Amino acid sequence: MSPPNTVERLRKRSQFLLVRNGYRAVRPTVLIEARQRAPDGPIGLGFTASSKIGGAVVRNRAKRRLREAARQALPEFGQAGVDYVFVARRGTPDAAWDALLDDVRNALIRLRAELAEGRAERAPWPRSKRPSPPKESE
RNA sequence: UCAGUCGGCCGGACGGCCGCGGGCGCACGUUCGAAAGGACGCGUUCGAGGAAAGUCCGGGCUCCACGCGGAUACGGCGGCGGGUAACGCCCGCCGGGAGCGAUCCCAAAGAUCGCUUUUAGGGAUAGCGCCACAGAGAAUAGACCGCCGAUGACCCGGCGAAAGCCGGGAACAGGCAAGGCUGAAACGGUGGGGUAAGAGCCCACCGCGCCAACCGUAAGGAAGGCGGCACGGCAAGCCCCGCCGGGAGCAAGACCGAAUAGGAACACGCGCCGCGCAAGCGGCAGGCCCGUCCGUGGGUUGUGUUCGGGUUGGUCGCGAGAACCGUGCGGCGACGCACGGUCCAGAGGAAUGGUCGUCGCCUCGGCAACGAGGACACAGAACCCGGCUUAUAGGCCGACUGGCGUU
Repeated sequence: MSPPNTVERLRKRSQFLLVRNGYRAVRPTVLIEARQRAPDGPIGLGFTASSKIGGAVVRNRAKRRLREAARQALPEFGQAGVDYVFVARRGTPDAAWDALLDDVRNALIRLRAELAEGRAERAPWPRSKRPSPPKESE
């Protein structure tokens, strides 16, 4: 049994691709994907910012803000054994900090509900929820 | 003091709290993993740029290839000298172009000198090719207008006895290339002589070409002499000459290192039955595999250890150097040398962030105090250096040019 709410970064492209098959919550400043990897264990965490939202400076800033938001929100709202991927949107770099943090908390709460529901119904792959896969950042 | 051009430099500052990556020290435990190895604690310290960018040149480093020399092909470079590890970079100089000023000069043209600025600048008698449009003519040029011929052949009219005179029109052969026109460029310019008209045909000055004392390391400069003048431009067209160049790149490359399959070495073992002289074949049992246990079915077949190989994965490569800062000396300068001091990012889905305060800057409102807003120019290291190019709000310093003001 691992300590509660420890976080491990996702490092492999294959890990990111798996999470894309899970649930997703869209907010104006962020898109969060989540998938129940195991019933327990550390939280998995990854970040993605495609070249669609800007150059290297903008993408780095977006990822940093998302990382800081995750640091503040995940211990409270994250679920053990779940992999999360935070995808930056066009508004991520310039949004007010409070709004961004609010969107992240909100999305995490929503995902917690969907995960619990999905586990109860034993329907872990709602693949119909994805009309078009987002562009993968390198 | 203001504006413009050029060159150099900086490119938000300080602090509180929380967080992230690397180094070092202390803990030496927990956890993930087959292993290699990784993650997690506390303290301390360091933590993006002048372009980190484009990936256009030059190197280091790594692997591959490679006897030596030459030739050819391909690619790059191209005034000279210097700097440099090297360069297509930098510095100085030479030559050419442009602008301004001064002098020579009646003036113009031109020359000389000074300042500023610009320039890929070997070869056009090695050869080939091209020179659009316009224009008469574009390369051993050409004759459209024009000039001469023309003090007028010839024609018409008038006068006259005639010779002829007056008025009007006007051609050929032939000569010329001054003037006009076109053009990026027209086979020297100005003045005079000369001539039917002209022409370097001749002369003076200027320009040009050839030779050249002497000066300079050299590119090159040049006193002087000779020549009536010939030799157009383009080589970022082919080309010729000289010099340089092996290829691929940190996803280079090195090491560690499961399972499975296949390989090698050594040790030990090779049951029972049938057939067969033997080699061997078949069956049974056993072992192993099909996730585990039981059952059933199937497959496979000596066992163990070690070596080698290398996949997933992991570690290294990875930052003390063509380093930075200061002082002194040499050099016009690029830069070099000496001495002293400093350690200055190393990620790997990729750290340098979040928030708050004070100040600065910009925008808006306001007479002002002040208030509101602003992720406040361009932009994010990825093996490392030297350059070039491109992007860049705002600010500082210097030089030159011009305007205004003051003495």
